[in-house]
This record gives sequence, C-alpha cells and structure tokens, in this order.
Amino acid sequence: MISGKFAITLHILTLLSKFPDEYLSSEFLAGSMNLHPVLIRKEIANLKKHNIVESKEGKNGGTRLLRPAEKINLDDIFKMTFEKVTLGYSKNDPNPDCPVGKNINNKLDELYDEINKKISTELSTISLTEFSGKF
Amino acid sequence: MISGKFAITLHILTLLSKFPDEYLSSEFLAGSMNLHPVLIRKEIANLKKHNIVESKEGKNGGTRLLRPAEKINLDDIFKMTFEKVTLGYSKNDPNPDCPVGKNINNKLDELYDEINKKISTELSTISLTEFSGKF
DNA sequence: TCATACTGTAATAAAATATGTTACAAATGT
DNA sequence: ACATTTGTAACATATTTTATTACAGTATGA
Repeated sequence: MISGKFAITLHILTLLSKFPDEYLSSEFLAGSMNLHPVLIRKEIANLKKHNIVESKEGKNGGTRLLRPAEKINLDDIFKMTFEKVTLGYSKNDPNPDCPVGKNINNKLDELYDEINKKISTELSTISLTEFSGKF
Repeated sequence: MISGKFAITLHILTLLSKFPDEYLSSEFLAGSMNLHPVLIRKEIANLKKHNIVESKEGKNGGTRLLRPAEKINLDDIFKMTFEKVTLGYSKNDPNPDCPVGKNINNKLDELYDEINKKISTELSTISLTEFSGKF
C-alpha cells in the first residue's frame, strides 16, 4: 500500500542525492519527514528492487544512490511508485444491461491513459538533480 | 467526501446527455452504476450548485441537463469534482529544521500544479458530447 | 568476541477516508 | 389523498493508509 509512496520516495532520493557518498540510515531519513523508519525501509526495498539504491546492513549501515542523480528523472520515480493516476472508476460492477454502465470503466481507462502519458512526459523532463537543487 | 466523484458525475452526465429532454430519477441513474440513489443525489446536488443540471421534485421528478452537452467539457467536470490531482504529500509535518523537510510540500505542490494544468488542457478538449458518443 | 547499530520483513493495530444505508421532511402530479 | 420523487442529515460499514511492534539477521569496531 502506501499512497504517499511517490512523495516519500522522492523525499528519500532528494536526501540521498545531497549526500551521494554516504550511507544514510532509515532513522535519519525518517527524521526529515517525521515518519516511522519502517515505512522508509519499505520504500527503500522498492528502490532496491529497481536498482536505484543499495543498502548496507549492520553498524554504520544505511542506503545510498547507485547512480548519479542526473540519471534519475521524476518519471522513473513515478513509474516505480504509482500504479496509475486516475480520477476514479465505477467500482460496483455497473449494470451490464446498460450500454453506458457496461463500458464506462473501459472508456474512463482510455481517458486516464492519456492523462498518464501527459504526466509522464512532464515528469520525464525533470531530473532528480533539478528537483533536489530546489532545496 | 466521495473520491469517485468525477467518475460518478461523468456517468450521470453521460446518461443525462442521452435523454436531454427527460427528467431522469436518481433511482434510474443509480441502476446503471449499481450505486445507492442517495449517492447519486449527493453528486447531483453538486451539479446543481454549478448550474449544470436542474431537478424537479415530486412525482415524475428527476434531473436533466441545463445546457447542451456540447457546451460542457470534461475539464468543467474535473474542476467541479476534483480538488486537485496529486501524487501525495509529506503529511506528518516534516522536520522544519531540515531544509528538505521544510520545503518539500511546497515543491511538490508546484510540481502538481504543472501536472494539473496538463490534465486540464487535455480534458478541456473533450466535450461531454464526444465522451457520451462513445457509448 | 561481544555489544551496538543497523537493515529486512511480517504481523498487527490504529487512524483516516470512502462508501453505503436509514430515515424522514418536503414537493409534485394524478 | 396518495404514490413517487428529491433533499439532507445522521449514522454505519468497509476499505485503505499509515504506524507500531517485534524480532531475526548482519556488519563494525572496541
């Protein structure tokens, strides 16, 4: 779950990009966002799965970026943390005998696909370096 | 509340646009989306507030469009039903002593504003007539 | 080699949000 | 009058998100 995944992940990566040579602990990262370290570690697990970061266990352990912030863009993060932006669906199996009910979710999906393309296009122009540079 | 507001509202309007001269009951509308009529009436209340539809109480009452479907576009509906598309925020008052924590939500907001502009641009090109025509 | 400081992850709990229901007053057509 | 419909508030339930606890495993260095 975690619906603030994108925000949390971007926050984590922003901090990591500020200290690219250090292993930052989940405790430290959690401190910046006032969040439980376990949630941080869960998001880090996701980042590791995508080879964006690596972690070191044990004392003085922590997490650091696996590639320069310049080579990560916000769409990469979006894709790793967000299924899809939607404006909602008809969730109760709409009436199959109604031509609208029968197809509404497909049509909404087509619409949302377009929206997601626009979002990806926009986000892909922003590198982590650029975002991180705002702080 | 209601986060499926956009989808429900678009569904309602699609049906209304199919029968522009009739007053459709919340019972009938609810039947197409397999939803409780009270939820429909709640969304209709919102549509009325924005002068998109009118309702008639009492026997044979119901709701109908106040203007032609051609003059309603999906961005109108988006604006009436969706605060703002976001990819989440840092919700626990991030640490004000951390330069990132202190500003993260503002920066996310700027990003989301851009995204919302793109969405609005996209949605404003689609009229209710066009959407409704897919069914 | 042992205490310490970490990560990893599962299980559980709590909180927040969304959805659904009931109930009933008020309006309108027949 | 009566049946049918909207309008709303209050309440109940379900779902999803977020937070916590617990503890096993791993590296460091005194």
